[in-house]
Amino acid sequence: MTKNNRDLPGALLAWYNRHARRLPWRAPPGAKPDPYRVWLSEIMLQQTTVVTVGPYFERFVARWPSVQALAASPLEEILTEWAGLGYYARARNLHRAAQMVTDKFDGRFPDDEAGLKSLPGIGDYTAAAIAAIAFDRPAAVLDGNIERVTSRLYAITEPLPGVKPVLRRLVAEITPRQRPGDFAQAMMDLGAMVCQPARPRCLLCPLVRFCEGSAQGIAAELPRKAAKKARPTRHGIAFWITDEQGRVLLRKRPEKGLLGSMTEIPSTDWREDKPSQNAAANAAPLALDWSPLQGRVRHVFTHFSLELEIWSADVEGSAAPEGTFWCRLDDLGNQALPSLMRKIVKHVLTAK
DNA sequence: TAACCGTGGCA
DNA sequence: TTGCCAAGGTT
Repeated sequence: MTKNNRDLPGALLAWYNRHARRLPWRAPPGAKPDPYRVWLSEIMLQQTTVVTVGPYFERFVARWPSVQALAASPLEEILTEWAGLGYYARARNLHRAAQMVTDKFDGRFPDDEAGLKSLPGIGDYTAAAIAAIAFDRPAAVLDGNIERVTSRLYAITEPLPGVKPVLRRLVAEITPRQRPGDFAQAMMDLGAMVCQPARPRCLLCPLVRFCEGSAQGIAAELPRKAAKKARPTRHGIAFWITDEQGRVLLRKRPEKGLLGSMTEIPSTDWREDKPSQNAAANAAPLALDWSPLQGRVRHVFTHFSLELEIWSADVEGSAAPEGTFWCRLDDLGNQALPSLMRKIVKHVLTAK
């Protein structure tokens, strides 16, 4: 490191003035950010790429332009609009938080980290990010990008997540009083475009003269992370049941847990052991004459992989059993169907 | 603390 | 094909 880190924020902000990404949720330079849009984008961006979030963000702000509008919406409509984005607790918490802001905070978002963290779905990172970006507070923002940038800047070789408090302290030291929101976004843009995970482009980096990791030639190896657990495979059988009107039988999942509150194609439990034919027949919502379809539907969740076999059957004049409902095929787009379920629909409709 | 919680793109 | 990773939070 050839320069005192006192010069680091200025060097980064000068780079950001030229290279900032233009993103739908960013206010134009000089304009005041809308806390609602900042909050909504930060929730969507949790563990989710900028490219994926873009269209979802646009649809949400078009349909719900304010936190009050979102609070007044039925949760089901929010889940339907969120379908495909993943981590569905975010959508449930989004709705609850909107109602808290509307009812308890007089329609205004809290403007400091502690207040923001009292809202469901907002943790350390998101509270700091909103405080800095929307309210110009010099909060220490630490996301995956900034963990990587900072661990390289200071050549931190201890593994994540244990070393996180150290990184947060270092970020707090270099966060400026002026333009803290731009500083945080600049660090994230730098991590996304220059200080990339496998291939840091140190030749292009505005901070290379401050970077101990680059000086030591170990930047690409940082940050170190604890080993990850193996991902088991679970198995199940899903039931594609259609009636004489061409409708399909659906079911709402339990409120919490995996794919909580979303709509599903009925199925057996998903376990590491494949269900027996008998157990599957007993788990089906109706007792029918089943035809197993060709092939399997595979899907990968965070902590397990899933392989589903599909059993198909037709039924005439049957009332939907408790907890299930009929849905016309052309209405499937209006259901809160997560990606796995859309994958099943596609598999069935192309196999038949 | 560590397990749980989605999805899609890319090397 | 497999593992890694992305503007993490909750319990």
